Amino acid sequence: MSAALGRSQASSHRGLQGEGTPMNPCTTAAEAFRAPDLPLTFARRLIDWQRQSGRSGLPWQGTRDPYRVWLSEVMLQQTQVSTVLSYYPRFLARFPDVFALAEAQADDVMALWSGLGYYSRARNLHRCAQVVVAQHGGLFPDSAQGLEALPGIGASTAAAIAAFCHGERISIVDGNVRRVLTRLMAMDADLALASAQHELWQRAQALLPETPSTEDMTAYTQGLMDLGATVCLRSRPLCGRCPVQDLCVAHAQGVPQNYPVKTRLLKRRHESWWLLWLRGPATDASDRVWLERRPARGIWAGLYCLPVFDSEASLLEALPPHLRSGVRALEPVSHSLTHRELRLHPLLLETSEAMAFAADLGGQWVDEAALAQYGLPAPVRLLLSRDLP
DNA sequence: CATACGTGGGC
DNA sequence: TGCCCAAGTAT
Repeated sequence: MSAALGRSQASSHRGLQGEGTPMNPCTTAAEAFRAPDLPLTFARRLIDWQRQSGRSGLPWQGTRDPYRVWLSEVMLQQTQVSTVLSYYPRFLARFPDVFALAEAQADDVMALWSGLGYYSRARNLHRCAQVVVAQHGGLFPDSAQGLEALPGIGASTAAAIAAFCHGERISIVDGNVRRVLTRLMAMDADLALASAQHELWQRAQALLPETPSTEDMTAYTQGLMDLGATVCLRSRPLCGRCPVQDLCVAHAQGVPQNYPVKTRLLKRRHESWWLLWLRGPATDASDRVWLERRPARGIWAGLYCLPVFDSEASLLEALPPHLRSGVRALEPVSHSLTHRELRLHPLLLETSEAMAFAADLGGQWVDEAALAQYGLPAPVRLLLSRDLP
């Protein structure tokens, strides 16, 4: 940000400065936000706006039960609200409290997480529940610091739980907050840098209401996210509906979409995988499919999957020669992950022969009717349902 | 500090 | 289509 811009912004905020605090001509917009009454103004407006216009009625709102708040926060990591809506009640119905989750089988947890992505979240969730039960008597720590020591709970999730459940005076800094605050203060630092992240968090802390009640911290925290999610939109912000529009430096500059400054570029490499779909009659009326467990590390770690090969040739080599001609190629499925663009080529082999060789693949037969109880990657579940009769 | 880790949706 | 992004964390 240029000094000239900073001065012009600072002067536009004079109306919000205290009566006897003349603006230093060298004051930057960033410094203006450190003025004592600006945080007060911001917090008051945000809290009032949240109560009037923020989101309410989401399944995880209206509770201070750390278990429920924690579950929602973990599900919502890098995941949109609309996606979580169908998972959260189902998970909660199956595991209503931390004790139920701690006692669960890991495979059952994965099955309920299937399709939600970032499966290490589910493993950490399960481990975390076991730690909370074994080491904390089933009670979550009540401070952000204590929460952050648990598996799968980082700074953002810890702050959210502590603020929502206990009114701790601590700011979340997630994607919404990054967007809202970088615009509000016209921060153009590269947020990929730890130093910039740290500064953003410091400024977020400085904006917090001074001595908030738990209710105020809840509304403030929720308001920050709601503002980012419903008003301070990425590509087309609705500044006319913003409760802090007149405080926003980016709005004054005219192009709020310029923030946050994006720097990282994501490289996605293309890969083709060949999936062996072995299908045979089960003992009862339905058919069964051969699934194996994915390795503990890497993509879809710990989930069940059709056997994966890196070429058609290597897949065929795994089969007894007399069965190779029975393989039928199905329509490929494209699936993109964060760092990879996958092209999945399913090869179906339907046979009633005893397939002792399959044991060499290190998997198990699964009744097609029981697939819902297995943790499958989304495209594999899609594929299996798409091509089942 | 960089990278890996899923999936669905917006534009 | 392709790229970016979403209530991030672990390594």
